[in-house]
Amino acid sequence: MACRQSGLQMTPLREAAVSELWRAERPLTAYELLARLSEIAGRNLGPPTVYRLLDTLCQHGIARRIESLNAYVACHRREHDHECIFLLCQECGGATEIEDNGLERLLRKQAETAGFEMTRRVVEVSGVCAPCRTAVDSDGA
Amino acid sequence: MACRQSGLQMTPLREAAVSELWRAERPLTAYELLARLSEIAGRNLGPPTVYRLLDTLCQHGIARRIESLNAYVACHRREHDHECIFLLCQECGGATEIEDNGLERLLRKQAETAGFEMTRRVVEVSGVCAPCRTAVDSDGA
DNA sequence: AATGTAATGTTATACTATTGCATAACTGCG
DNA sequence: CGCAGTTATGCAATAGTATAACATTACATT
Ligand SMILES: [Zn+2]
Ligand SMILES: [Zn+2]
Ligand SMILES: [Zn+2]
Ligand SMILES: [Zn+2]
Repeated sequence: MACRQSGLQMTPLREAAVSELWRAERPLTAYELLARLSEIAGRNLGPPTVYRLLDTLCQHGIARRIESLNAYVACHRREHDHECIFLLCQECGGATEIEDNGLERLLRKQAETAGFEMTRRVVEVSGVCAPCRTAVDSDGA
Repeated sequence: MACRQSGLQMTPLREAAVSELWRAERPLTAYELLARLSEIAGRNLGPPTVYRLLDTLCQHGIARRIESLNAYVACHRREHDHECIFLLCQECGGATEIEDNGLERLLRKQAETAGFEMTRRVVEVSGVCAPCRTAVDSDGA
């Protein structure tokens, strides 16, 4: 992995957490991650441990919380100082991150119009991803 | 109130729930609403009751869930068949709904580019609202 | 070794939400 | 009216998500 820019020291636990989030092909809940890390560690970790890991990784932009799923993913982009836009598939549970392309500006402008100072934003789109659409189409459903 | 278009029958409980959401000057959690409705009813309602009320109201577009707060607000717009954009103030806890102005189209277009069929979206902006900004400014902080 | 800091462990608890089944209220009909 | 079908509500238990508070460990500096 290559995410060590920002002065975050990579401990074995953090290493394992990032690795599991990367391996997963969909967002993991905190307790799912907890179970996997416990298995890896060979002992039962507590909820605070995994929530602290997730907090730390999220603060460094390495992991992201999906608000509408109560779940967490690894951010797949190089620069970790951005806000993500996620496409969340209702069929396969997958989360895809897409490029911003002006949405940030548009949103910031509209917030400004309301006199609102924006510090964070959540943009999550639910629906059906391309692979799942073709799968459904060929069902003849 | 004037939200009876869509074939939702207004029972006393639903009436009270809508009323409390309107009166509140910020989003209410399910359990906050539960407490208020219990007080109004003069007996203790159970969690399922309030979650069912909220489900129903959300399905009819009368109430909305704020994903990043685990809380609920009454939608303040006439047409209840839209997706909302919320500005959430970190100072006062207030939630303001703003007009869409092309965001929906932009987002749908970008989803389409990814071959994604969009059925729902969440857009929530956190920051500081206009009144709270002026309040902070005049603090000399 | 003594100190300080960051990280992790542990226990308990708070908060959010749903399942499953029972009962009540309302509707339409014979 | 009596009844069936439907919608709404009541209720108990439990599942799922997250944090508080405090103890301990690991590691770097002196
Ligand atoms: Zn990202
Ligand atoms: Zn899919
Ligand atoms: Zn709205
Ligand atoms: Zn405010």
